[in-house]
Amino acid sequence: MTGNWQGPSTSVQRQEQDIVKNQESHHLPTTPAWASVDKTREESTEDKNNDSGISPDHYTNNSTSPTSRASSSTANCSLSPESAISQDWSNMQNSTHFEYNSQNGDLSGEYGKSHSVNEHQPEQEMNDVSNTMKQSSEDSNPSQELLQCPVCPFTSLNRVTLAEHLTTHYAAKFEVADFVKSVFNHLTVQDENRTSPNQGERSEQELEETDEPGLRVPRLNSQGKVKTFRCKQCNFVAITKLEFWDHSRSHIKAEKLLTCPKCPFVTEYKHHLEYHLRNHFGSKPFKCDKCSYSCVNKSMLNSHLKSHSNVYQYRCANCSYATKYCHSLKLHLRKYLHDPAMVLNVDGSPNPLPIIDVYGTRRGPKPKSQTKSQEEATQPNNSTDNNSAQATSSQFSPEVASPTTVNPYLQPNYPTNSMDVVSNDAAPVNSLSGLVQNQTVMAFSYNQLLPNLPLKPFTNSETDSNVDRQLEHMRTNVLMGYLYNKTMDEQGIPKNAPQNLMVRYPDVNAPSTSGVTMEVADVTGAKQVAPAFLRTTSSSEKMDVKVEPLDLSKSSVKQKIGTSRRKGKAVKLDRRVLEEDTDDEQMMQDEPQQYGEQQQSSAQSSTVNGKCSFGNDHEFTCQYCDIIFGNVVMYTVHMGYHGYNEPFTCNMCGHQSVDKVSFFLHIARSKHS
DNA sequence: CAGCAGGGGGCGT
DNA sequence: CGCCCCCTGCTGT
Repeated sequence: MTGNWQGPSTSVQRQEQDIVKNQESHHLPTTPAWASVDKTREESTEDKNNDSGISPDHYTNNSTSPTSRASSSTANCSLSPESAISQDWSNMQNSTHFEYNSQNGDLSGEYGKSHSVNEHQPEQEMNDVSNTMKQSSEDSNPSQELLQCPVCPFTSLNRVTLAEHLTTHYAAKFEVADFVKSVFNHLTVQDENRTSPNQGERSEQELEETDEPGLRVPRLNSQGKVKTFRCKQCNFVAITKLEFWDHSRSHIKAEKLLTCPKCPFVTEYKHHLEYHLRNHFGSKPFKCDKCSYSCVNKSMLNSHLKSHSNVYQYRCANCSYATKYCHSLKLHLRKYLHDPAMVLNVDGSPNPLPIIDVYGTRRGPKPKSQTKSQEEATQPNNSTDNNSAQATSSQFSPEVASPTTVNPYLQPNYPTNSMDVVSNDAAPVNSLSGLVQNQTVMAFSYNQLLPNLPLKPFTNSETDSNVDRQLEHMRTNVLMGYLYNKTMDEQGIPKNAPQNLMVRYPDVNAPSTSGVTMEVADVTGAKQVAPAFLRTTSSSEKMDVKVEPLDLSKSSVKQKIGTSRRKGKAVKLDRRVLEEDTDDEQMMQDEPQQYGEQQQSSAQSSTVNGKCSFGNDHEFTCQYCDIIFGNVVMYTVHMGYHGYNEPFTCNMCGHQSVDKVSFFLHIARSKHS
């Protein structure tokens, strides 16, 4: 029976472990209600060695109450073989109504009330139960002593039911937790007085076999805070899952109500129930092809796959911290009030489109009103790499900026000696006009946009390097400059830009964005936030942007790829593209003017301490080398070779040149990629 | 309706 | 802090 169980402990088990931990750290009863399982239950040694799950033998249950059923189910889930899922599906469908018949017509969350009836008639109820799921009604009270509610005459043989009942006495949710705890603390003392000396050894084992924490008794997190469950459709706040699910029923039409056969879980979506059941049954159909890891959904697999990668996609702009996990980066940024750096694709190439919304709480995929077509447009060789897709889509800002706002990507740090200041509200009518119409916004591989820069992923070990940081700034700003040209319309308003290029307005409920995001006030007064790499030195700083009319004829380059559905999107590039230097040249040719004629990169400018100059709108001069570039990409690439402090020290390899000639020869002759 | 991205939290190191 | 897990909820179909 347990031989079928191969996987790691299930979530339920983890949660059970959680609650054990919580109880220990918060002085909860060592043998709480949900832990007072049937001490007479047979447990093989094998069972105990299998993540404390229970064997299918324990799949029997003598109780018909949802409470008891839930209790058994959550324990069962840990060891149920995958093969059991289909059977249990059948059972579920056959017994769905049964599962909650005690609640039919009573969706007000009065579990305690209905259960009080059940509790007093456990045997009768048992006759109604499907034989597939049984559990002793004594599970929660092996001593079989009648448990008395301290508030009312309610009594129960089942401690879990008593816990439920206790919640009915308090409307103030946060009082319930303390109340229930106190009651069970009291009961625990009684239990301990009558249990065997080795009870302590068993309690943890038993805890893992019993109810899911938070199901009936308020769950505490590691900080001792009661976990709450907020109804998204009303203001209801529950402190237990049971309460929450009970409440949720009131929002679900009866014909759509789907219930778990093994616990009180309810949902109106089949896929949610499926996921829920996978956890119950330990079904983990998503398997890693690189290791033995398996999991219950693709998201988890995607996350796991990162562990096999060497690319740290998420990096801090203020320190060398880099991580593969967006969530980890967010924690870092929040903790240290740092700023996010540009997200990398899984291949290590920079992807300017994802914006780390440090305090955002949005879930789910990025809005795809535009992004899908963008992807179609920009990714003809559409990769199926999940990681790539995940990387490019992760953390997009979900909200489309107001058309009256200015894309913060358009507000780089311009050099003090930059070109004419153009008032925001006086943006040239033709500036970038038409350029972005049906244009694409792309994420580039290094080779595509920066062919002469080292093509290597940013890995943890590399991010400490100043050179790498410098390069990263350079790449970032090159990309930003490109994106600028690709997304502006004549009003300076992004048009057809992917919404993940936009920035979201600060969440009024979010913590201060200090140190994490910036607010940029445009002429309309609207505010947006921008990642650190796009910040101006002052939020009130005028955009120091030279915007000029573009040759619209050149804007059609990308349009050839598709129709009006084509819109820019952050996309990863096929690895083959990354490896083909020939594409780099093509890219340079494809994007000559609209990129080259535009603004300068901020970091680059600062990097060379003003040694860049812009003789005219189309020229970029390296004053170290006295070379004029007509293309900002070329210019930026070139400047990337100049060292921060020693301009003739190669940024790429450290080679020191004596003068501009030898420096130029060096960068021309040396292969740095 | 269902796929799946990802926010949030926890465990192990 | 890396990694794992739960499960919500966005979005395309």
